[in-house]
Amino acid sequence: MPINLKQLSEYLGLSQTTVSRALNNYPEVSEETRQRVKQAAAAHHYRPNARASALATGRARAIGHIIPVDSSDWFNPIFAEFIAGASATYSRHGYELLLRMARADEEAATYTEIAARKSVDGVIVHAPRINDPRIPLLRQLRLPFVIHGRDTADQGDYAWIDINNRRAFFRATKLLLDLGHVDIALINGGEAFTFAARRRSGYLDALQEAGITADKQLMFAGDLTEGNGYQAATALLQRSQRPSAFLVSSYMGALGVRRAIHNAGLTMGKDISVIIHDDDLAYFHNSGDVPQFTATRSSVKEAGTLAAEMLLAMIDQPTAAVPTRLLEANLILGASTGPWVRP
Amino acid sequence: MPINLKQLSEYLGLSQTTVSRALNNYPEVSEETRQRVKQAAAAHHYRPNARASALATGRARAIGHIIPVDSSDWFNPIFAEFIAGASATYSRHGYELLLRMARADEEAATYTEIAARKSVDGVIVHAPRINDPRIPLLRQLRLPFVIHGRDTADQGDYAWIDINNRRAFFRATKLLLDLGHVDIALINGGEAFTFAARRRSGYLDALQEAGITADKQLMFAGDLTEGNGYQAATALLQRSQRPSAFLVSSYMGALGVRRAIHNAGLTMGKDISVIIHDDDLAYFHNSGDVPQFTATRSSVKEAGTLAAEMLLAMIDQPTAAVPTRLLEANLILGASTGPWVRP
DNA sequence: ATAGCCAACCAAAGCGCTTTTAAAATGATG
DNA sequence: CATCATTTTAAAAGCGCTTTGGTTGGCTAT
Repeated sequence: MPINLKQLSEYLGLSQTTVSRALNNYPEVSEETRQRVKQAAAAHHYRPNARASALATGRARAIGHIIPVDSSDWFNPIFAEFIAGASATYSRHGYELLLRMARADEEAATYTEIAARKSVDGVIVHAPRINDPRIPLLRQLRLPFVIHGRDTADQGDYAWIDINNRRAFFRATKLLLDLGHVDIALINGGEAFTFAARRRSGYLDALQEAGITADKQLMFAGDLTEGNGYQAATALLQRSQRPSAFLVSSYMGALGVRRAIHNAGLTMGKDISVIIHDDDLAYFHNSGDVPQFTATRSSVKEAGTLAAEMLLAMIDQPTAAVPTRLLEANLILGASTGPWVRP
Repeated sequence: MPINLKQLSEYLGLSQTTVSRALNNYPEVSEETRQRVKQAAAAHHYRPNARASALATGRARAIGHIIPVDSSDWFNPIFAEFIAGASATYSRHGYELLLRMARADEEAATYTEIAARKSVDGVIVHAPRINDPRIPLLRQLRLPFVIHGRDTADQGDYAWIDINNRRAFFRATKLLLDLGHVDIALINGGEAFTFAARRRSGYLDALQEAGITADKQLMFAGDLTEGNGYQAATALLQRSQRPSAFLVSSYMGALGVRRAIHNAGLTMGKDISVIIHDDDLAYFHNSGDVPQFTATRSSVKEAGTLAAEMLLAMIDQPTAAVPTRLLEANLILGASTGPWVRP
């Protein structure tokens, strides 16, 4: 059933060269022949063997996504959505997506291996950490890459796409301050991750600007699960001077915070205000006429699409300047915020 | 930096044949030579070019996962977790994982293409639907496959791994009946999917066995988002004869149900009982000393691991009987169930 | 009429491996 | 010491494609 180039060219009475060139739109083939070849190829469902053409061209036509497995517990849905965006772009350009999960201690070996085996033409780096060792490694391997997020340390030029986490959380904090809140808690992701570090910095800047001294006790950093959100919020709500507002770094974590608020006999949006960061994951659906949560929102799927496009462009034009892209998050007003009320 | 077989063999003063055989553990190489070769290969970070060896052997050493994109809205986290399990198995066996998202109308073309391009040695079929057309297609393409789930229609022999959805929901329903509940609602996934059809059938069987006539009004089927769970439960709780128990097909959906119960001023586990199906997704964490939800639990990650192992075995021994695997779900008692109480 | 040119095509090399086939070196046997 | 079996190494073919470097024949220009 599957037919190869040789058979196709014999069937057409042409050389493999001509058939290959006709299919790849090279100019030195007459239009008439090209049509004849393309029709025959379609009729016989001919598809060039991906391995053979990769070997011949030296291009794998594949992009690698190496998912750090340590963090994937709570990161998985975000990776999935990001990849959903990227995947469509790859298909459109005839690229494949190679997925691999790796623990932190396997990471270097994994990147080295896929580079040496020439399995991919480039990679997307997920969940960057502060002073991320993957950046120098990938440079050394000469493997084009785009980082989803940024390093905070100065590692020179590299391609990245990120949302303006600092600004988003600055604005969110400011909104809460404007509503009269003073004791604002931050339920953040693990601060080894750059996105979390940036969010905290936005939060701190807004507090400082308002002349408020940040209270370490009001800041939680860790995996953003429902359970962690619940526990962190429960503990905070039991304090003598409980916070009147929560800034939560993820929808999942916020569901736990919401549970804690209910359990404490309080009403979200009235007694306690909550702002979340919303990655716009389709299955979380923080939407409706009035969204459940006030949120800084930015589509991670769209980020995936853009990252893929950036990387493919880099592969096509290796000499061009490395692209970077900063996406602003929208601040969406929902039902979970309201003015400060005396406890 | 990257070195190839030819260079390595020249460096060692051996032929490419001998080096290749030494590395691939063929017997016709002296142990001494093999050690020398392996050390040199390690020292020079030699890795065989994946494309070249794939071309030479005719085996891609890659497995395809084609994710149906229509359902991925709420399915994504489950896919991600399943793949996390499968991925580790692939790495261990030196296989790659090729990921692709495809709409239903692109599905056939996608499978046909990756088969024709010889990009993969086999595929995992996700989210089977009733009378799934992918089964005959993959047979025709002679592409080994394992289905995560089963078709309900009789399509002859094929490899699958599934949890016993019928039994799980039969037992869950029976538990609620034993607790005195009669009006039991079912918040299910889209019933074009076989897992949902099987769960309903378990639910119906248990009701019938108890001599209870099922009420269509008490059954919801659709995407299992938090929002849908909330809406379905809210509507059901407003009925004159409201259900006293909910059977919910996913953790996400159950979070919405829980919200509806709270909003109605009721207490979950006291006024209303809830049993969920829990795919044991790490970031959902329905755990603790007493889990929040009573649940039928089965790890989807483990299913991914097993599915991958089954598929690799099929590829290694194409003549062996097609493997199937039925996993039983545990019924875990949590805090969300209690005896029926007069409303 | 002949040189020169161009459009259209083709043969063959090469990508980096694996594997078949063959040859050389070694050892055992009578 | 010749003979044969066995171990070790090598040459070369081939996987299916792309691409280099021609070749051909028809056409224009001199």
